[in-house]
Amino acid sequence: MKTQPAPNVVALRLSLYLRQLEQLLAEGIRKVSSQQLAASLQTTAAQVRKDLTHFGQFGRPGMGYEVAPLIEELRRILGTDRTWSVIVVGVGDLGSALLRYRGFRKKGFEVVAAFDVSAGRVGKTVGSVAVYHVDQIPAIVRKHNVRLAILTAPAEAAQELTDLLCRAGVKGILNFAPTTLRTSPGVAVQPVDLAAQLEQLSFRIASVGLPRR
Amino acid sequence: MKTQPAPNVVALRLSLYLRQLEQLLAEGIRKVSSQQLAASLQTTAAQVRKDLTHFGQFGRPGMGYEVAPLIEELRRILGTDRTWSVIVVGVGDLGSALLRYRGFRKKGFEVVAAFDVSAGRVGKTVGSVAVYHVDQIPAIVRKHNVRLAILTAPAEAAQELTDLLCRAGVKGILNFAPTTLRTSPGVAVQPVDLAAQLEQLSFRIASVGLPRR
DNA sequence: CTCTGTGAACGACTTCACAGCA
DNA sequence: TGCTGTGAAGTCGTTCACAGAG
Repeated sequence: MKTQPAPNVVALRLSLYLRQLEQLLAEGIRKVSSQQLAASLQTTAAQVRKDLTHFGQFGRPGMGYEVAPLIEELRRILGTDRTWSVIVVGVGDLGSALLRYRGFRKKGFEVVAAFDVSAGRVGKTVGSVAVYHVDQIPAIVRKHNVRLAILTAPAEAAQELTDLLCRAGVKGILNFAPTTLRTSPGVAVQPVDLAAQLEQLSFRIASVGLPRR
Repeated sequence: MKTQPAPNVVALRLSLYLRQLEQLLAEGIRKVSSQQLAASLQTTAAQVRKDLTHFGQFGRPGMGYEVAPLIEELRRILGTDRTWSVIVVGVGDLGSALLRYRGFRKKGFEVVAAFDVSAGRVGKTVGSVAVYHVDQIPAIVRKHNVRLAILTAPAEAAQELTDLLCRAGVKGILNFAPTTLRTSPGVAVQPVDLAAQLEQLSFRIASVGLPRR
């Protein structure tokens, strides 16, 4: 068996598979075929099998996949078989909401601190997370061994904060600021532009005929 | 000139081009080459040109593209040359944050109403938007001719609310609930799974060596 | 018989490279 | 010369179809 490097899009689908498997487990379902998994996620059985075999052989011919072990494997592959410390940079409306959001912890992410520049926010606690001045980023990143940051600052401040985060040793940035960030080599950026997501819907509706996918 | 149907991914990049062009315009820059645009967005000049020519010929050889007219064209293509009425369904932490978020209006989306089932939330006003009971969705969708909904309800309630939205005549759903939605034909779903986005970062960092893209 | 794992065929998207206009 | 628009070539990802395990 030759494990070829997986295409970039595969990781995204692994997250979907994992989510669906967790739901199946909660329903008490113990085995699942690629066909069943594909049906509930609007993809194909071949796609599911090919995606999974990029990382190993997890199924049994004639049997399908066992849910619980496959969940373990996917978590290991995605790196969420342990807890990651995360910081939130920018405690505006969106940042505050994410500090209260419980979905991250369920997936193995723990927000350990938040940062802002506004005197009105520094020193407060939002959703049981303390808000520090951004000056404290290097110290706290080191102390908690933080590798991931969620950036919810205004676009104007985003690049400067990114530089600071890179220097502090952060390895991944979830970027909600509507701007493209330059990072040091080895630092990954995952952009999330909420307005652009609505634009995509607008496009698919406006150009009727093909609301593909 | 034969306008071939554009690949699916192109629309996503159009949003990026538009965002960058708006920034250039704000800086007073009037003309831009595919090369310049590509450089600031980490893509290639050929990609930019190919993407744009799927929708028309907007540039002048030897000259490049004029920023302002190209912005107009992109807005027209994306359908954001007019204002869309949007509703928010689910006024938890995330929903509340989005009701206060100003980025949508800048892009031509106006949140006209919000909905929840909790007696503690119905009747309140969040970020100058009134919160109604979900029973009121059909009436208000009709009244404001709403085509887009932002779904920020818990996963358990998401499918039921989706059915309601489809019956009410909504044509696009921005789905923050961590579940796959079934919709009526002609209704588009754009999923946004925030925990999955963090998972992607985790994956790219954990599997060192290739933090591609 | 059922269902996985997998090379081979197919199709979609990207990059190349150049003709032609400014 | 500089730069766009575009067929052709190349690359990457998906789907097919089947051998073989259970």
